[in-house]
Amino acid sequence: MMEYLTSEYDYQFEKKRVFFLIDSKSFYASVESVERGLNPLKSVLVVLSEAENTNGGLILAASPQAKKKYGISNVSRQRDLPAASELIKVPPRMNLYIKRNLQINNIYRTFTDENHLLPYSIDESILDMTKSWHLFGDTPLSVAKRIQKEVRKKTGIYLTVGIGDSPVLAKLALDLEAKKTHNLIGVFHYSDVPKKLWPISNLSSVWSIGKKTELKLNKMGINSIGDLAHTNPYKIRSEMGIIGEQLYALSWGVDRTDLAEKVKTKSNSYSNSQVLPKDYTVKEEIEVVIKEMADQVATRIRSHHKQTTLVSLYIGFSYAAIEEKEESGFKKQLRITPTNDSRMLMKIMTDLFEKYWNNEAIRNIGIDYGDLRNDNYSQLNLFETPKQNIKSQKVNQIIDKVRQKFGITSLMRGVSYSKGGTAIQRSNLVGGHNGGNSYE
DNA sequence: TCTGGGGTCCTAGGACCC
DNA sequence: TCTGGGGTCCTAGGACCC
Repeated sequence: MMEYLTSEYDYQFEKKRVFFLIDSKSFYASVESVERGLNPLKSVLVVLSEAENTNGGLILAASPQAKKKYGISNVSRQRDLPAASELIKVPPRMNLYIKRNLQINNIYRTFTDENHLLPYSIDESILDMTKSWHLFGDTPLSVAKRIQKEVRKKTGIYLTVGIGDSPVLAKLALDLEAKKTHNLIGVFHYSDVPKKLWPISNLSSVWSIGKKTELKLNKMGINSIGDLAHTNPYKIRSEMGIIGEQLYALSWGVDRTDLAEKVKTKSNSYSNSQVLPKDYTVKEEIEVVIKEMADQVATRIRSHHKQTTLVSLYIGFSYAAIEEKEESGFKKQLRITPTNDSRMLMKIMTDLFEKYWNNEAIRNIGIDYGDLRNDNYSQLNLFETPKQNIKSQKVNQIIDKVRQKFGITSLMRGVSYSKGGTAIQRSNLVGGHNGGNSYE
C-alpha cells in the first residue's frame, strides 16, 4: 500500500523490544500523604508552594482524589482552591522527593542494569527490560506488577507503568492508557497502533506534539495520528525537518533510541531562572540578582566538576514594558573560554546585561551555563595571571565546601545583603520550591 | 489570565575560512 | 571578469516536556 516507501521508512520488520516507562502517581502529593499515614489514592491533599514570587501560592501537585472531587489541576493557583475543610494543604519538601526518587530508582536497579535505566524526571524513569524481564516473571505484565508491589511495599507510592515494544510506545501506553486502567498498567505493541493510536484526533494530547505543532499539522490536512501515518514521509520531512520524521515514526510506534547510548549524554547545561517578586527598574538592584544567580549556577557546575563554554542571560520585561516595547524581553548568549569561576561569570553576565538593557522594567531573569566540559585541568586565560587564577579557584573550592556542609545561606556573598537581592529568601529552594530540610 | 522553574533539541541565517 | 561552494561556528528564537 505504501509504494513510495524505501527501506528508510519501512517499519514492518521493526525490532520488538520491551520497555517500561514508569511514573509515580501524583508523586509529591503521594509522598506527603504517606508521610502522614494516609493512603495516597484516598487522601484529599495538595502541595502548595508559597514562595514570595508565586503571588499567593502555586499548586505543585494534587492527589488523585483532590483532582477528582474538586477538579484541581497542577500549576493552578491557591486562589482557585475550593474552601473545603477536608482539603489538606502542605508546603513542598523538594529534598524529600529527591530522596524518595533515588530510593525508587534503586529498586528499579534490581530489575535491570545501570545502562538500561534512564531516570527521565523526578517522577519518571524508563527501563529497557528486553534482556532482563524473563528473570522476574512469565510475562512483562507480571514483572510490571511485581515492581509496582515492591515499590508500594517499601515506599507506599503507587506506580503507573506503560509497557511498549519501543520507548515511545511505552510512553504512549503510560500517558494514554495506564493512567485510566484499574491496575495502572498500559500495554502498547506495534500491532496495537492502528487500533489505539490512529483514531486519536486531539493531536496535542500525544507526547511531543504541542499546540503549535498540532496547528501546523492541521494546516497540512493531518487531523489524526492515522492521517499522519498515511502521509508521504518525504513530504512531512520537507515541511518539518527532523521533527517531521520523528512524528511520522511516532505514528507507527517506532523509536530506535538506545538507552545505553542516551545514558552517557547526560545534562549539558545548568540554569536558574526566576520571576521576581516585583518589577525591578534600578540597574544596581537588577545586577545584584544577576550576580547572585550567576554565582549560584557557577556553584552548581563546580560541584559537578564542569566548566561552561556557552553562557546565556535571559531578561523578561514587566507586562507594562512588554506592551510598550512589543517585545517580551531578550536572551543573549556568548561563547567563552571554559570557566567555572564565579567572579568571572558574574562579570560576564552583568556586562551582557549592561550592553543590551535599555532601562525597561523587568520581571524575569534567567541564567544558563551550557556546553559543559569536564574540569580536569586549569585553563589559562587572557584575563588573569596564573597566580590569580589559582587563587580564585581556591576561594571557590572553599566556598563550595562550606556550602555543602552548612547550606548555601551560610555563605552568601556581600551582594545579597544589599537592596534587591533575592538569594537569601531563595536559598532554601530546590527547583524553585521549598526544599524542606536540606543538606542532611 | 497579572508571571513557576529546569531542562533538551531543532532551525535559520550570518560570519568566516579554504 | 558579473553570483563558487562546502563546511563550521556562532547567535537568536522556537517548541516541547516534566
